[in-house]
Amino acid sequence: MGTKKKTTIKDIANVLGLTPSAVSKALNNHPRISEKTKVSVQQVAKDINYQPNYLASALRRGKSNLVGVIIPRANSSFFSAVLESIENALNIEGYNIIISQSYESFEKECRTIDALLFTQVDGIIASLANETKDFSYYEKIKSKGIPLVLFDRGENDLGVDYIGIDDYKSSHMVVDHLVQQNCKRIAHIGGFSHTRIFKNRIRGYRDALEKHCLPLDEDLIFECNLTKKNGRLIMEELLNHQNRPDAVYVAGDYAALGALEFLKEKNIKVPEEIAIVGFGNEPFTSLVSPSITTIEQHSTEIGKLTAEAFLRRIKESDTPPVLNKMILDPELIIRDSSKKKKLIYGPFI
Amino acid sequence: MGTKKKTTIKDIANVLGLTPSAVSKALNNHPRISEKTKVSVQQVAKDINYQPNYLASALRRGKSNLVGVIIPRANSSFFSAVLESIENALNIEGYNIIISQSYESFEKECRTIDALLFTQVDGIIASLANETKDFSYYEKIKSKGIPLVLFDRGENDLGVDYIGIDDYKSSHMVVDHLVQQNCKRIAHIGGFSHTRIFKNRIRGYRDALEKHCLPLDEDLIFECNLTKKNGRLIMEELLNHQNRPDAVYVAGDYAALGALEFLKEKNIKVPEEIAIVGFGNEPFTSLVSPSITTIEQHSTEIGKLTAEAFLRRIKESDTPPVLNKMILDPELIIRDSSKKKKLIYGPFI
DNA sequence: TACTTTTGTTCAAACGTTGGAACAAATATA
DNA sequence: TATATTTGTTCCAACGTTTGAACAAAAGTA
Repeated sequence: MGTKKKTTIKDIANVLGLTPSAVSKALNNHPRISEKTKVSVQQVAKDINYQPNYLASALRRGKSNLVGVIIPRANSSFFSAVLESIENALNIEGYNIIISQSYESFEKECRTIDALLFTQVDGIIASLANETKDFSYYEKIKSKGIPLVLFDRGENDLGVDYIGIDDYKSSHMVVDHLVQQNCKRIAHIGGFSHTRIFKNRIRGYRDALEKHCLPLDEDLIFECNLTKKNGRLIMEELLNHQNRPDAVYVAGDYAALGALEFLKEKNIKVPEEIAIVGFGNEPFTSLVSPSITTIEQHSTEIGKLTAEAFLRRIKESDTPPVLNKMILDPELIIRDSSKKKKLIYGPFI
Repeated sequence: MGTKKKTTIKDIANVLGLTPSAVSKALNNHPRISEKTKVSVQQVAKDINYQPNYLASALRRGKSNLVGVIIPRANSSFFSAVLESIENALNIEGYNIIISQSYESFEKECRTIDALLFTQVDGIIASLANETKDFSYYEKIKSKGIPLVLFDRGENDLGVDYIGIDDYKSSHMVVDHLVQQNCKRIAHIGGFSHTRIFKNRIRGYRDALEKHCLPLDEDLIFECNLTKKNGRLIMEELLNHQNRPDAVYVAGDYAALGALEFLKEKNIKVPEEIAIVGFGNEPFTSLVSPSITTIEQHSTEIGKLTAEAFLRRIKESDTPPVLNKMILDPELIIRDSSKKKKLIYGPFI
């Protein structure tokens, strides 16, 4: 095999007849080291292909420059975009990120947190799994004094920084839009109300209906995991309802897709008979026909703000605990699945 | 802030009146330590909430138990599935993975490799960015004696373990199928032939045409990045051809989608006038209408085999260099976009 | 009883880097 | 010239864990 023995700071020191600590200081740009030695140390470092041993340095300074990021799944345009954005921002500051997926499982999330703590990450950025109701593992992070920032799937009680969109407002935007399209009976397929974001979406939906003086029919509200299959099944149930809705606001794009698919199979016209609105602006929403009206969550912005909040926590380490809660405005992207009032010569979308 | 001072092996030692080394040995199940002390050490460790310092242990044993995984993007069903599978297999063996995305950029890939080496990973698993033609960074990994395993996007010349599907055979399967559907003029929208996998797909396509005694028209072969946009543009070009194809084999699902979209806009019937076959079995291929015939790449299996190959490398560290090249059989998933011979009472797909 | 073997533990050095204290040399100030 | 300050470096201990060698005590063998 190749050259296995690693070059260390000592090797550089030997070449130049210096001590390791002088070399270390030169590399770290210590003010007391002369420009001359700094330059020569740099040169020798390059020559002998020196690679600093991060483990040793991390151990010594008690800082790993590693940040753990826990997301439900990378295979989601929202999370992967947030991830990219976080990564960009943190790399600039010299942090590397360890991405872990919880796959929406509470148990995997706990194991992941343990693994990250074990790896001595300097902090954790997370978006909770749907299953998670017990936050003791997150308390564990907090109790270690490690910065913790949540995005999208957050939890108020934890008392940590949070960046997300205004879910309550999203629901208002959706309902406002549907009402404008003359919908009178709007159903809601939501996520489980034990999670903050879905609770807010449901609350927004209820309040918006009330705002428009529409009757609130509890039979038209569902809570589920928001998978495609959930969407299909609940849509079927809705069709069997003695008094069918004329619009369905689905709190997730995959479930919206399932609902749409079922309607197509049953030859029910969308949006003429039933309008559909999703949530998340997954790429496929613009691809299927009819294209799905949905909510854009500003993933890149969320990622950027999350990284910034995190960096602030790292730097100001022990300032008085003022929480950063940032709530972005959502954006409604209107597509064919909800456009009852069609333009005769509309633009091609 | 919470309890900041970390508990160490020393704290356990103090409680029990032992030395740190005895505690370390007890925790690592050293044969010379008595069962009694092992038990009591475990107990105290739990009581005072001891968390081993991975940095210190990694530094000492010269092994980080961290594996870097480089993929073009996590936001792809194929890569995210491979990732999940790799993660599962490696976690069992006590390895944690650091996921990094190259975003198909050569430059980002290089920076990522540096970051991973800096983080002292025990090995690297990668799938090359499309842009990558220069492998010196990968040679760098090899020269450090760190195990390197490639999957899907590999490169023969590097001389490392590789796991992927048989791209050459895939093309044969696609062409065989299209010929069976009575297609006579089959175009190919491929990836850049400087990457091994796309070169093989193109070669397979050529050979398969020859096998079926179909004329090979160089005007019907394209190389591109396989984005959705590429698919649209090339489809447009194909339509303007004096002698239109009656089928297009696209080496990526996104490009296939773009092509399909363009055909729909132009009111060209798929598959009746032009059949389409994609590659990769991305979820949307079954969602759009018509659903897209495509190639399934067995992502979970690839991930599993990749992890296994990696573990073998780690364990047998310096055995004679016998390469593990594993080529899986692809699977053709036939959907509506290529089914010219429709069944009258076919199953609903 | 004397000697070997086994068992359970301690000792000490190491992994590579860092940073404060110490120190000598060079330079500045009186 | 004597003293204070600055500059550039070395010294040394530390970060927390691991591991081979050393060692004493207990157990086994003659």
